[in-house]
Amino acid sequence: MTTTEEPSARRGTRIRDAARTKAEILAVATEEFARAGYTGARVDEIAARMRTTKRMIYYYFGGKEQLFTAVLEHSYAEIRSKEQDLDVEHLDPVAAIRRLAELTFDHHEAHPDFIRLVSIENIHEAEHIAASQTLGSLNSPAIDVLRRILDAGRAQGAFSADVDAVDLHAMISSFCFFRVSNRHTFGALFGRDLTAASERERYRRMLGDMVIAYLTAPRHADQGPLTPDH
Amino acid sequence: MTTTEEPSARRGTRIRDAARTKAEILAVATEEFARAGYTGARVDEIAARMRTTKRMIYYYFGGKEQLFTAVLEHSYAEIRSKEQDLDVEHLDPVAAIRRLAELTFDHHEAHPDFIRLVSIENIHEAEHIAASQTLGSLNSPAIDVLRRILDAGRAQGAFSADVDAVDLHAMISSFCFFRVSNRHTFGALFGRDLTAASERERYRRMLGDMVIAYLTAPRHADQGPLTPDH
DNA sequence: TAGCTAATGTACGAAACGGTTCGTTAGTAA
DNA sequence: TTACTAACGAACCGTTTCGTACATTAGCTA
Repeated sequence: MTTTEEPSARRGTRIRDAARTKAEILAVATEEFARAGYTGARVDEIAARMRTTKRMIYYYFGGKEQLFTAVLEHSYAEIRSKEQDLDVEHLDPVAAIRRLAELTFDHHEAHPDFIRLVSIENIHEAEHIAASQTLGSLNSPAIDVLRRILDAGRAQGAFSADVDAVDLHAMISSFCFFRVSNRHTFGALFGRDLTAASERERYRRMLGDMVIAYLTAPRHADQGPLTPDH
Repeated sequence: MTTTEEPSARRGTRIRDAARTKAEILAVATEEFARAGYTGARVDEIAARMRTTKRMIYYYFGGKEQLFTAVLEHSYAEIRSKEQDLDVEHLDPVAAIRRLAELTFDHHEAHPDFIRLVSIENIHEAEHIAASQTLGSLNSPAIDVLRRILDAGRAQGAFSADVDAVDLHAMISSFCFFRVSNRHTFGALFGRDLTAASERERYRRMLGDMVIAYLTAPRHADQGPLTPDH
């Protein structure tokens, strides 16, 4: 039993490392909050799964509430930095939109814990985002990219007019988000696993087809009364 | 102070009413679970807001877990009974689809508590639906209606082929669900209230346009390689 | 090398929480 | 009218849970 269980646990290496401790708390807390929700998450459980004690959570973050806010900030920062890397403006508008939608699709699928955290934050009516200074009026790079692609598409007559970037982002996000967030109830009720590997390509293509169809469909300038609000 | 606070609290009326008590527990529990999530909901809080005691929750339902399951069963039963009333098959397929989508849109908007309960159940990976006998393999009337409309539309050449009813239901639901479930984080991040009354008609029309555009767009039988999975 | 401070561990407390025990009463049927 | 049971209320109980008080030490700096 001479094996060291952790590289940093060897004698001679410094045991104190504020940055590492803080980072580990965040990582473990992210898992625990995503697993059990804000109220369901246990501070003692987070403490048990890290190499330091509960005391450190209060030392570095202040409390459960601020820890959750920090987890959200960290998670959002991660996705935003990936959105920064988007490089689709060299493509023609139709291909660029499809590519952007697929990137969102891929990202949501790859980060189910992030989806859960966002669902949880919505249950709490975004109160932690509201309390955060860094998350408050945060402009998403994705919206800017989207806006430019839409402008280009309209300029060359490929897209119908008056489609707003934020609205289109909502449309794309809703499909990608729902597929992950609601996969359990949807699966239980309709007997279909929206995130099954075998269905993946079909849904990915469906998303692109849907968005492109919406953008390129001839828009009825005035098509008379729609189905009335019943 | 001779005013009776509750009609049923008058002398002479019977105080014992199992059905009423059970119904009130369910009603109050629905609010509390939707407000705070499963773990966040407090049994004592539910008890405090009803005209009976905590004891009755355990008497009628057994415990917190079974109470939540009962709340889910009751909520799903409500929406399903409304779906039964759908009467759109007399319309032409395009109008029928739009009408169906708008009904989903309206229902989601009118029942934010139900949306919250479903979000909460997804955080818990649909374990209560799985444990329920009535919710288990429940076939939704909406899917059947959708299937018939799609068949009719294909038969008369209005819709492109190979669009599955369950998939289309997922598409419609995702937009309607996301708009309600994620309105808080979306509003905080992008500064737009998806459920603002002033935006309502626009989103309602956008949903219909999106679905119809997808269904009627010329489907590329083979359009070559799509954007690859990066 | 002495001393200072950031960083960490231990142990515990008070309140909240889900659930239960025990007794009581309204309504009803014989 | 009595006796029985479904329906109900009050008080409580053990555990969990967030948070803190207090002690300790690693590592840097004068």
